[in-house]
Amino acid sequence: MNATNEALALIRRGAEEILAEGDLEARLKEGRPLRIKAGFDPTAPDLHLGHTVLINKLRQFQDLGHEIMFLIGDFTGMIGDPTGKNVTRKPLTREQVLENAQSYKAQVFKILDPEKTTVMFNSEWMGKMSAADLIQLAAKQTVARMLERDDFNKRYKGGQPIAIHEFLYPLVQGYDSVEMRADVELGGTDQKFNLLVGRELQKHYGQKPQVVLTMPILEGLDGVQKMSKSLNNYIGINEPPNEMFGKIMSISDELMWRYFELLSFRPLTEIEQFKQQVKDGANPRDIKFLLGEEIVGRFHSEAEGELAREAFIARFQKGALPDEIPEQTINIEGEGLAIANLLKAAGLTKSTSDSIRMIKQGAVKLDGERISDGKREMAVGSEHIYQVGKRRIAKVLLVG
RNA sequence: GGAGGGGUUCCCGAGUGGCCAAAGGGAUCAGACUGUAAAUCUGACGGUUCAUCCUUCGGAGGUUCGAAUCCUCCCCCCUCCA
Repeated sequence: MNATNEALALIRRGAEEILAEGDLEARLKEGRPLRIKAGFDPTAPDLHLGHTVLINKLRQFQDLGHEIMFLIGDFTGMIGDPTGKNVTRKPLTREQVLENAQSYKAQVFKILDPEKTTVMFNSEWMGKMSAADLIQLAAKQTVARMLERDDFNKRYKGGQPIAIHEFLYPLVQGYDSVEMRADVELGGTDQKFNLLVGRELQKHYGQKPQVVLTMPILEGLDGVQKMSKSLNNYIGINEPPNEMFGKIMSISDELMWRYFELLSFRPLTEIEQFKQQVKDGANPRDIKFLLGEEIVGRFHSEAEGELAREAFIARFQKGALPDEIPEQTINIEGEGLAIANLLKAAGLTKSTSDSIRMIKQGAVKLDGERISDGKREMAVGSEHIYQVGKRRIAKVLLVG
């Protein structure tokens, strides 16, 4: 395999679609650093592993020696990618944009090399564009073409409104590629239309059309719906090591392979070996450990990845208490407090009713001993470790 | 402007006068088991002084011994026609 083919194989990994792959091959053969574009919303970023699928791909390009252009769409942000629901968004202030850019950098540079990444803002060129320029740009696309976009199409057929400015979003995003002279643009599969507009516009402006590379949308912890914060099925890249590790362990054994493909930097051949090992009777848990360690290692450190694994084994396999138990003091009136009320006061349960339910179900432990009486009074001055289930735990001191 | 259909507990969605804190599914949580916070099975899933009482079914009033269910007004969403 020559260098180009090797590069292609790496780029193809996990990719949903590459248009047109021949173009990509030809450009790789030129041997120059390619200009790789990826655009991001200017809103405050709180990245999770789903976002990193794309960023990992950027990283691969970077490792192959190409130039990453991280575009913050502060101009397009005023429009908002059309979903049918949103109205024009309020433009963010310059300060907010810069602040969010900083936040992006802090997160993204856990994966990308800052030295080899250029951060850009599309307001830089869009802000200078005159109305006449914009009309000229708009002249380069037809309504019929726009209506091919899936959500426009649905809305048009369904008789729902499409505001004129929504057509501008793909146009501006495409024009960014012209300004940036992008060789390749990456995006999620939902971005395909927008990315293709970039190709067409570049042709209009006399450039070679960019290669479009789409990445799949990562499934969340449930394995079905896309990973998103609002569905609460995500792993945030800023989460503490143990939390991150635990969440990875909670994905199904089946989903683990998907995560390996899209999130791990291990070579595919190695992942194939893992699969074989499991087939031959290896415990998938142990393979999942490797994934957990790698991911925690990436966002924290290798040492913390190892510690997280050890903590997980100690806590869930051996049932030990965690090293650090949050401590708190609760002030009460009177002599004592019933456990059911105490658990609620400590925030270990949602309500007293919840406490009683948990106790009934055998989920509550006092200093490691399972209890069955929620009315048991705990005296003022006492300090004990209370546990609800495996994950909720606190050391509580009662003060009168 | 006209005609019709809806708004139910985190989500979806049954329920048309009492047996409704309200089916079913999803999500979530817990227990068992285990090879993991996998899978599977079981259970819980409004609050409380917990076999009690209190507050919930878009909002406000009303009818009734009794209302998510009936009536009045209001708010919001959707579909079709113009």
